[in-house]
Amino acid sequence: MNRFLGHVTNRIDAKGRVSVPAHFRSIIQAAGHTELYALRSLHLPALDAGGPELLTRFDNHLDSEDPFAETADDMSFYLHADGGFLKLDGDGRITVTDFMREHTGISSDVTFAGANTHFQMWHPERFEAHRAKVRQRLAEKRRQENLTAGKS
Amino acid sequence: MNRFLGHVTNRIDAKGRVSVPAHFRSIIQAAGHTELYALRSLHLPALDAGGPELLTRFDNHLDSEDPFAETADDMSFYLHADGGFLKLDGDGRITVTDFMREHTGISSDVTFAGANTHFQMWHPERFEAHRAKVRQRLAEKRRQENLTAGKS
DNA sequence: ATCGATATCATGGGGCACTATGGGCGTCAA
DNA sequence: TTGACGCCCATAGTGCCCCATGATATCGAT
Repeated sequence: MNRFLGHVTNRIDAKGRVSVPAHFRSIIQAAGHTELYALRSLHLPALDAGGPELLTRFDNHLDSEDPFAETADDMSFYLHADGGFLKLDGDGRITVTDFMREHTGISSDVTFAGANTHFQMWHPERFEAHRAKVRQRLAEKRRQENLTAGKS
Repeated sequence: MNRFLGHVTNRIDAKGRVSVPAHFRSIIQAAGHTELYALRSLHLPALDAGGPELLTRFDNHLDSEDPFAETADDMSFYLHADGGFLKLDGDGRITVTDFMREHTGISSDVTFAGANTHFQMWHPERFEAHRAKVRQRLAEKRRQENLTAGKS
């Protein structure tokens, strides 16, 4: 299984390091990467992290946009300039930088959440809150669909 | 027969493990999996579990959605981050994590229920309650249909 | 049909391997 | 000199693998 799935929360140690879940590491390693690239999610207080292909995914989307629109420029800037590298040490840990803390609110613990082709890093409580919200929204949507479909 | 059918309840041992019914296991094995993936059902206190194809089914659906709509993000989050792995040990058992207990209320026993392409895991009593409710609803619906159709 | 032999399965427990976590120490740069 | 960072090793917890046992079902023989 070469997908980022599930979620785990690990503690940041006194030196500001945190272990990337072994399962995620093995996927990264299998893909032949020793470095990760991280973006600050636009809509969420989380980081999107993964190998370089994290970018190509968005790049493809960029190509489909009007290259003269301001949005495209913004996107490009966001992707290529606003990101940061996460260097894995010998034990599969990364150091949590201010770059990450600012955007996510991460302080003492980090929740790693799979997102299929990449993964996310969250403040545990915010992750939990988001999870609850997502469930609620999806359940709501399902109810709506049942209402309309149920008439037949 | 490669379908998940019927239901069985097994006990969780002192180490927090429970045997997946042999019949279910044989299906999983035939599909060539050693790991299962489980999702917390949106509308029921149960877990939907199965092989990775449990996801691909949804993934296909995801592809057809607008990738930038909130719903698509929600779906992706639910599928990839909110789920968890169930690792089968050499004897076909899985360890019951808090992840499962919280959502299902499972404590000492687990009811495995077939669902054709995948299966579900329930707290035995809740399963029984749900079963009763479903029967009742179906009977009710049938009565309704008889009333309207019966006029002919 | 009864009874015994055998295979299958759920359950129990020991022990090892791996992972997360903590900390020491040297190096380089401010 | 001090602090940040990279590299190394130590340790504790727990997850996983292996083997044992008892119950139940299946099948064959008498």
